[in-house]
Amino acid sequence: MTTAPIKKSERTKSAILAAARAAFTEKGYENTTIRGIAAAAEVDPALVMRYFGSKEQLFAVAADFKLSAAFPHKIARKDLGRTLAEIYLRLWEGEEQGLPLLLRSAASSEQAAERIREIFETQTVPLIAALSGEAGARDRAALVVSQTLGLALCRHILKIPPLVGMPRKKLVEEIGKTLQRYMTE
Amino acid sequence: MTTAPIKKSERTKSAILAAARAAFTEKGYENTTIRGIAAAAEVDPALVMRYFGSKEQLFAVAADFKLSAAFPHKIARKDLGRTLAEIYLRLWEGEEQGLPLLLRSAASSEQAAERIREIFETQTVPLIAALSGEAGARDRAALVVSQTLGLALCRHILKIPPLVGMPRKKLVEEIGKTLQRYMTE
DNA sequence: CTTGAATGTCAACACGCGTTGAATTACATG
DNA sequence: CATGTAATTCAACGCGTGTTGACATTCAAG
Repeated sequence: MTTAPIKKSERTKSAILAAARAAFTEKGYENTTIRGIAAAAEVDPALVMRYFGSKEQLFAVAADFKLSAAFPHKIARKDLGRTLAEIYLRLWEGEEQGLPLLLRSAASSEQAAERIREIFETQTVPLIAALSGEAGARDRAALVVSQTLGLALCRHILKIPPLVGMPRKKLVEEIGKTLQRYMTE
Repeated sequence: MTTAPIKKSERTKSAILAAARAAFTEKGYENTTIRGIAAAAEVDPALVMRYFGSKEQLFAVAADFKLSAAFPHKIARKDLGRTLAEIYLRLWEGEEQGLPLLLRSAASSEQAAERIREIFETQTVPLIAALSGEAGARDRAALVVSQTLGLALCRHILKIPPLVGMPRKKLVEEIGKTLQRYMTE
């Protein structure tokens, strides 16, 4: 091949990574096995080790993502809550986002919990500060995530029926009002 | 002994159960081992099996508890949110409650998730219905748990700093307002 | 003292895990 | 074709797990 120096190894490497993300997302850190990932990627388990070093390192790579890209930098102040709720809900419906992965693993892996804390400090707090002002941004951000993560937990992990079935419009409205108050009052 | 037919076995059995609850609460279902529980109870692992059958059954017993006892049956309508928030926060600070145990394990054990759903249907929904009326109680209850479990998750499992340090008074106020709206508007 | 049930211990099993290093195949280049 | 390197597989190790059944201890009752 003359044009593209796309190494074969990179393709299988990312196949492994994709399988790993899917497995971590579905089953959490503890219940996910290297052997299972390898099988899903149609590859030998040893290859996973060769490319990623260890299960921990593989998880670190799988959990390394940015989410701030999805958020606009400016939102009309009165629409803050609604808009944020809407964007956040969409974040959970896409296939390739890492947030579900982290939440699934957070209870069984201190590594995952630490990563969530890191994302909170480096991405969530600055976002809230930019949107609603520096004053008390850290506390506001914390309240915001307590509601947003709680919703994700109940809807996607615990699968509490009314939340699973609740139309997005109603969720945006109810959760949006809460976020609006946490951010602006 | 003439008076008390308190079998010795019952005492060790409940020692095992106590050790199991502590372990499940701290480390979640997957990361808890029968051997670890046995060591903490100063007992042979085989004895745990003899008394509880299997790890799954032991977990089922450990997770079998009622929480509605902590809630009063009548609360002035305007104080609903505040009062509920206050009681709920206290629920998480006591030593022997089972809620933290369930939340820790919910992400890695479908059994735990199912138990939470069951508690939601049999205890939370009726409670909300009794406090704030039958109309839409199930949806209201779902929104309430999305905030309360979210707070517990962020504060006690993820340990997001501002929430860990936030004084109870402020938490009661902020979360209380949210619960009030979910229950009455 | 003897019996027999209740209570607890021991050693081992089969299994699945993460991980490793040697062996093997695929493949571009001379 | 020959050769060397990249890509991948194979077979196995050591470990910790849940679980089991045979064995030992305790102890109240005849």
